[in-house]
Order: sequence, then structure tokens, then C-alpha cells
Amino acid sequence: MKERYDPKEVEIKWQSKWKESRIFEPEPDDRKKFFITIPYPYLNGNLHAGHTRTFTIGDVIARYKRMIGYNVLFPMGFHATGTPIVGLVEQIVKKDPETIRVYNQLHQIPMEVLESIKTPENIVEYFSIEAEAAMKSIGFSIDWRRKFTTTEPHYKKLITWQFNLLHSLDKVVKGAHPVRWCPNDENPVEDHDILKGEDATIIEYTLIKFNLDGDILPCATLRPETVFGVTNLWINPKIVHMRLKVNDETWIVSKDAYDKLKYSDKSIELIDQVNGDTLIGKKVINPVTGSSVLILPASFVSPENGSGIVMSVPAHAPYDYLALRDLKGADLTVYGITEDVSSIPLIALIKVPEYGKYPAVDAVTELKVKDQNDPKAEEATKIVYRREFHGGVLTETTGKYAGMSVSKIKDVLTHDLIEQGIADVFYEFSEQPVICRCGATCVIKMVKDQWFLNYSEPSWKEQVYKCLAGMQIIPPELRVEFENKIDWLKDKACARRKGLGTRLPWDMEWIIESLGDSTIYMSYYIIAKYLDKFEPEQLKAEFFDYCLLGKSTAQNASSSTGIDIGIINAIRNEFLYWYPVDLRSSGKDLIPNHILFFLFHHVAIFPETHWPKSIAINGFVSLEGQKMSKSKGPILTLRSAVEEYGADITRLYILSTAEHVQDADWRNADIEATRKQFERFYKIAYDCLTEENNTNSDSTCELKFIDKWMLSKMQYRIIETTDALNRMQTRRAVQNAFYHIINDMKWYERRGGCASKKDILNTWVRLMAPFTPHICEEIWEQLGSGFISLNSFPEADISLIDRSAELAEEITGNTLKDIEEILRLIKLKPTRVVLYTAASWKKNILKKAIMMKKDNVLDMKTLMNALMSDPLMRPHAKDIPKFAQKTINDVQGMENELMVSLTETDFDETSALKESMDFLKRIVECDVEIYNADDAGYDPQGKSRIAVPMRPAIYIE
RNA sequence: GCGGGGGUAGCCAAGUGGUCAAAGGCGACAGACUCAAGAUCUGUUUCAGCAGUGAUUCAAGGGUUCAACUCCCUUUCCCCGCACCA
Repeated sequence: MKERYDPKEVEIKWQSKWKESRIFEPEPDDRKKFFITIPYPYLNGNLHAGHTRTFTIGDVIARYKRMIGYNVLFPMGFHATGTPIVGLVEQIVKKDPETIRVYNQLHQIPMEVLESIKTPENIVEYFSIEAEAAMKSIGFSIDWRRKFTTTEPHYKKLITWQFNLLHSLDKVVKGAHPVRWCPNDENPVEDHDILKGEDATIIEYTLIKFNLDGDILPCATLRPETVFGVTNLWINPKIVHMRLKVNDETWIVSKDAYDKLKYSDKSIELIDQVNGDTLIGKKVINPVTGSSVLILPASFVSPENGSGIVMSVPAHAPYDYLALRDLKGADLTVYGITEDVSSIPLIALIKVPEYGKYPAVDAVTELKVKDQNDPKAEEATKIVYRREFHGGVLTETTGKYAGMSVSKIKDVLTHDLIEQGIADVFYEFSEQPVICRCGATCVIKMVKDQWFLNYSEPSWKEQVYKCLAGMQIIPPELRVEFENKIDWLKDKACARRKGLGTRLPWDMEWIIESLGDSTIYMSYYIIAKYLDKFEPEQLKAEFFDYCLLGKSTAQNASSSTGIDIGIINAIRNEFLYWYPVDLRSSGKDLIPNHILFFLFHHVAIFPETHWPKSIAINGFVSLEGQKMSKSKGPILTLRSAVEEYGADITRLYILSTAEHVQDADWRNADIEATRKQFERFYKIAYDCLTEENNTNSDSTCELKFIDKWMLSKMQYRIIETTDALNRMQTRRAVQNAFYHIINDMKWYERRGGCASKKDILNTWVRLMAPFTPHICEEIWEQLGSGFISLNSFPEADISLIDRSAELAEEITGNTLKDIEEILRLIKLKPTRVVLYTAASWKKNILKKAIMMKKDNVLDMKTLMNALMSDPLMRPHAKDIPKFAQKTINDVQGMENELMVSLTETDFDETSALKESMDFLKRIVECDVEIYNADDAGYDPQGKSRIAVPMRPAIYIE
């Protein structure tokens, strides 16, 4: 161990020793196993600070588990399937300036390398080498024998097997789904291809088919339940409508709606045009209630929204109510309407606590909305909608749906109506327009004949809920998030036309989408170790059936694949040993995709005993307050961080800067501070080890309060660190194992503690080993034998917890603080400091009060009675009430631990202070005297009277 | 809109009923060391105070309690996800 800390030297030394000794290459044995995985990185860039955080947390847990006796499997692979790598190659090959800049300057790829990249394979090769080197440089304890890339032929065999299996289980089905579509490019539009309307989402409307003499007038609505309250339809008389043949029906819709329908999965044929005004005054049949309602004119109806035909529900929609009211007295005879339409009776169907029978009417009255053009109409609509959605219940008007809450009805009702053929689904963007990069306006297209993983299937979801219920989620608050996401997940298109990946085995023109192929790859880590034992073609279904599922026999698997039966047995046994996954630790961005699919596929394929055990989630990392971006910057690569600060400091910093799902902000000023603290740690260790060699007095020196205090403190640090690690609170763990102990050591040295430094260091280094393994190995080399990485994690020794020593240090520290505060205020250089510890009668009162608190009988009356009956107390009768009252207040809020310490130890304040007298003298630079108030000695101002337990009185000259 | 997470001193950030004027870090200021700078160490950093104290604070407002940053209600602001993309 050198006097000056050189991270690089230490890190290279230990990384190569670990490698030579193969200490992170576990084989099954009789220990308990722990299988931890981190999502493999996607190879379209270098590992950055975000990866650094997620992976370091995983490595710390792996190292910790190893030190507490588990046989730990911590493997790593690389993800390369999908489209981004293909896209990146295209950009690099055509020398896109922005791409070249980002990858050359931010990802730090030399120009000659960039120029040599021609194929996706080049990218995969380059980044996989870089990523492995990066992970090694920061000291992750990964078993590298098991690495693989998802584009390898062997791996594709697993995916083929998996999808065949899912297909046979009816988990992969054919269907159609809506996508954002550019009519000009004739392609789905991805996020980064959108010029305008990036936030637009696809909204599903229900289309209700009103009947007009055989023609269908479809009305799009987000609230299908209101069909029960329709009093009329609205049509804009100035708009030309289209009559269409839609499948077997005839529809009338606006021109815009016609354009949209062309991209749906229906067959559409234009018949002729219909002017809006010719429809007004006619009567249509409400397909749900069977009632006949009038079509009325309304200028507010816009052809761009929905079908261009609107159903009117004045009882619950302020606009409809207002429009109807506005028609009062209007002359509609031109449309053949002679009745007074404003007297059409409203139909209520939702009961909501805030309003009477007609919520729209009440809202309009309440907000004093004038007419349909009043901006407040919008507000009224929002309020009514929100209140009805959250608190509304359907009334008898809705027949069999009566009593259901509005928030639950939509899906059920839509489903029912579609089944009866009286409704349909209509898609619309949440905001318009959505413009493609090419300039064209995007539409929503139904992609037909698409392959889906039918995640929405209730029995599949049921299994996932069951799996989740049996899992530990870290942090626990996130469980509800998982439940919501499972609930939200719909069928997922799982095949694409382009990108890297495995072909769908039964429909070879499709490539399996790259999220679907990243779901059970954890099982492949077990196989990946044996890749040199067989060719890809040998990995037939029988192989996976037996090795992963135990179907049939090893003999059969061997004979149908030609793989040695010994290998087959070894793989099966290893699988049974390592599976299931004990912990999957990931960034929070992967919850709604990778992590969720990981659960779905595991429950579909594996028996319950092999379902995952726990999931841990962590937040992102930003740089000096700015969001990182792989493709635009800023970005900080793992390698450059390690280059600049060293592996251990980088690890320590990223672990300590935020907890769990909280986002971390990487700040150079802060990591510099970590570096300084770390160098201090190194110096303490170095001094301790070299002192030990020179003098031998330490171990023979008698233990003082301060030494016992340090040992005691250490036990708490161990307890806290262990507890934090068990909850995967790495920040808290580092606080305790590092920062708090540093501060303890500061105080310890300042107080002149001398004993057991080496013992303390021994514990401390082992406590730190999961976080900063390199330096700890380096120190351990001088302290113990073997690798610290394989040594045991410290366990707290309760017998070393010393409450008297803690009280002694507390009183010393507090007294010093008080003296310093007085000195600061009186601004004098002291010549004499006199301390008086509290009189014994006060200590008695405190103890009595604590005892009463324990028995739950503490109050002023009881305490006074007890005190006054004690003859020894009588001399102080005058002072007792005031002190007793104060004591009661103190004791009410006193921590249990302290009460125990005060009553159950034979701690003596005077002797504790006497022991630290030399220290106090040194700090205040004058003579210090200590008396007990019972026998005050020198006390010119009678200060001893104000002394209370744990708070000596002070007199300064 | 739906769902999730947040709002604590100049900044970052602990803190789920009493040990809290509130850990830790950064920054700032002062002192020690130094010819000096840096590093390091010590202290201060809401306000007032020449005796260890007092007053007012934890987004805003209200409530529960002997006691609230901590529990409940209302309001408000910020961040993230809402998909076929890894």
C-alpha cells in the first residue's frame, strides 16, 4: 500500500487478480444461491452514467450477497436486435454530421473507427467490446463466461423455441391495431419522425350508429353511456357529407371522416354526396333505446372532429343544452320543423352528488354561461365531465347498467354495443394536426394481419398478478405502479418488417420485435457458458424443452439433438440450481416494457417455482441538472468517468447521490468532494496500518470511554448498513458505511482515541468492500488473508454496544459545545472553566419520571406525591416543582433508547467528564475543573444550581 | 385526462408524531497552518442576544393532537409514463 492513492494502479492490479483467480465465475455448490440480473445494455452507444448507476447498484448487491455467504451468479449480455442499430449504421455510413459529432465527441469513438463502420455487425462488435471493457474497468463482479449478444445464431434458437411455444399456447395471435401513419411515406411514424404533434396520442372513440331510413348516421363519442340521454342529433347544415358503403352498411359522414375511414380496417366505397341541410328535420332511430329523435342544425359541429355528426345529450353536456336553448324561438320551418325544439324534454341518466337531476343545466346556471359561444361553456363541460366521471352513477334510464359507476362503464358498454352491431370504434388523435417529417399530415391506420402477443388476455394477466403478489418489489411503493401497468397493458404487436432479430418461425417474412425477444434471456445465461459444446442447429426444441422445462428426458434430448448427454445433464442441473431469478434490478424506464414482459413471459413459459423473486427499480441520472441523451447529448460515458475519477470514487459517488427511484444529478463539484473524502479514507487506513507497524502500543492501551464509544458506534453503523443493503438503499448504506464512519473517526481522533484502530479498520474495510472493492482489497492485503471480495461482511456485535460510553461522549460533546457558545457570546479568552454536574436529587427525579413514563403513569401529581413522600427530597422542596415540571416535559419526548441508558447503566457524569478533561483543556486552552453540585467547591456565582442531568452547569472566568 | 413520483434553509438532500432550528454534502464566511496560494483542520451560515437563550420556519390554507416537516382534508406548482419504440 502506497502513501499516495493512485486509483488506476490499484484498480488494474485487483481487476487482473480477480480475473486470474476466477473468483466471479460461480459453479453450483451446496451454498444458497443468488441469481441477480441487470437488463443487458442496448448496443447503439457507449455505456453512460445511467448505466453506471443501475449496474453499480446491481454489483453492490452481488458483492454484498457474496460476502454474506451466497453463491452469486451475476451475468451480463448485450442487446442488439431491433431497428436503432440499423438506423445508426445508415446515419454513420452517410456521414450525417450530427451523428458523427455525437458519436465522435460524446461517445468518444475515434474517427477512423467511425469511418470503418459499414454494417450493423460492425456496430455490435465495436460496442460490445467497449461495453465489456467499461464494465471491467469499474470492477463489476460479472461472470464473463456467460456473455452473449442477441443477434448470435445460438440465441436465435432460444427465441425461435420461445415463440413456437407461445404460439402453441395461443399467446401469439393475429389481429389488427391502429398506428400513426404517414400516407406519403406509407409507413408507421415513429416519435423522432414527427415534426409537429409529438404529444398526440391515439384516442379510441365509440361510434354509435343512428338509423335514418336504412342509412347510418354514426356519432363519435367518448361517453357512450350518454346514448341513453340523446334527445336529438346535431348536423352542420353548411357541410357536404359523404354517403359511403362501409362493409355491408351505408354511412353518412363528413368528408374528413371519410378520409380517416379509408385507413381503417373497413372496406369503404364512396356512393354520393349529401348536403347537410337536407338531413335536418328528419328523424333517426336511437339504436340503443329505439326512440326516434330529430336532427337539428348546429353551426358548432366541425367536420374535422369525429364523423361530423354529433349526438345531443342536453342533460349532461352543457354545449348540447346551450345549443338547444339557443334555438328557442328560432324559425326552423325551412327544415320543415314546426315544433318548438327548445321544449324537447331532457333525459337524465347519471346521478352525481354535486348536482340535481340535470347536471348540465345546473353547471350552466352556476357559471352563468350565456350561450354556446361563451368561453365559460368549455369550463362547464370540463367540470360536469369530471364530476360525472369520478362520482357519477348510472340511473334507471340505462336499464341493466343502472347502478354502475361512470368511470367503469365505457369499456363494458362499448363492448356490448359492438357485439350487437350498433356501435363501432373510431380512432382520432388527441391533438391535431400531426405532421410527419416529410410534411404530410399523419393519419391513424389499422395495420391488418399483424402478429400480437395477447397480453390483454385476462387469464394471462391473472397469472402475472399472482406472480407479482409473490414478489418483493423494491421500493415497495412501486407495487401499485406495477399493478396499474399490468392492468393497462394491451395486446402488443410483436413482429416487424425491418431491423435485426429472429424470424417468426411460422411466418418467415416477419422479424420478432426486439422487446419480445428480451424476456426470458436470463435462462440463456446458463446455456451461454456451454456454447462451444454444440452448433446452433443442434439447439432444437427438445433441447430447450428438457433443459429449461424438464420435459421428456435427457436421453431423448441428447439423441434428437446429438448433444452429449453429459452436457445436457449439466445444463439442466445448473438451470435447476440457479433458477429462478432472485433479483432483477433496473432503471425505472423499463417498467412498462422490459420488466413487464419479463413477467408475462416467465409466467407463460415456466412453472411457478421458476417465477422471478424480486424486482428493484432505480431512477435516472442527469448531468449538472440537464437530462442526458444518447443521441443528442449531453452524455457522460462510464469510461470517461472512471478515467477521470477512478472506479471506486465513481462507484461511491453514483451510489450516494440519490436513493431508489429518485433521479440522481451528476455534479462535478460533488464528485470532487467525494474524491477528497475518499482520499481521507485512504489516509486514515494508511496511517493506521503504518502506525501499527512502527509502534505496538495501540493494542495494549487501556480502553477509555472514547474507545468504547467508537466501537459502539461502529456496531450501529454495521446494523444500519446491513439494513440499508437488505432494502437496497445504497445511498443510506454508503452514508453509514462511509460518511458517518469518517465523521466518527474524526471525532475519535480529535478526542485522542488510540485503541483498537486496527480492529475498527478491519471492520470498516469489509463494510466498504461492496461499494469500493479495489481500495478495500488493497487495504485488506495488509490486514487479512485472501480476497476481501470473498471475505465475510461484518456482523454487529451487540456486546460492544456501550451505552455508558455513548452517554459519556454525548455529555463531553454537549458540554464542549456549550462552553464554545458561551465563549463566542462573551468574546473573552477564558482563564478558568469550572463545570458542575447535576445534584443527585435531580438525577433521582429524572429516574423516577422515566420509570413512571414506562409504567404509563407519568403526570405532575403522581410524580410530586412520590417525591414529597421521600425524606431525602425534603431539603429541596422549594426547587422540586419547577424542576419536576421541566423533567416531565423532557421525558415525554424522550427516545426510548436514551431512557434505558439513563436508568439502566451506572453511568457517572463526573467521572466521564474527568476522563475527557485533558481533551477539554486542550480545546479551550485553559484550566478546567469539575465538581458535583452536591459538593460544589469553587462556585462564586452559584452556577452549580442550574446543572441538570446530562447538562452540567458552566462557570467561566 | 389517467396513472406514478415530488415541493425541506443560497444549492443538492436526509427526515412518516415527541431526541427538530431540522443529519450529510456543496457553496459562502471566519480562524489555525503557510512568506503566500492550494490542500488540510476548526467553527459559523433563519433572526435577535456580551452565559449555554428566545422568537419564527419545512409549497399555501384548514383540521386532528398535550405535541406535526411527519397524520387527515382542500388548493397550488414541478417531474415522469401513456406503447408497438428500445
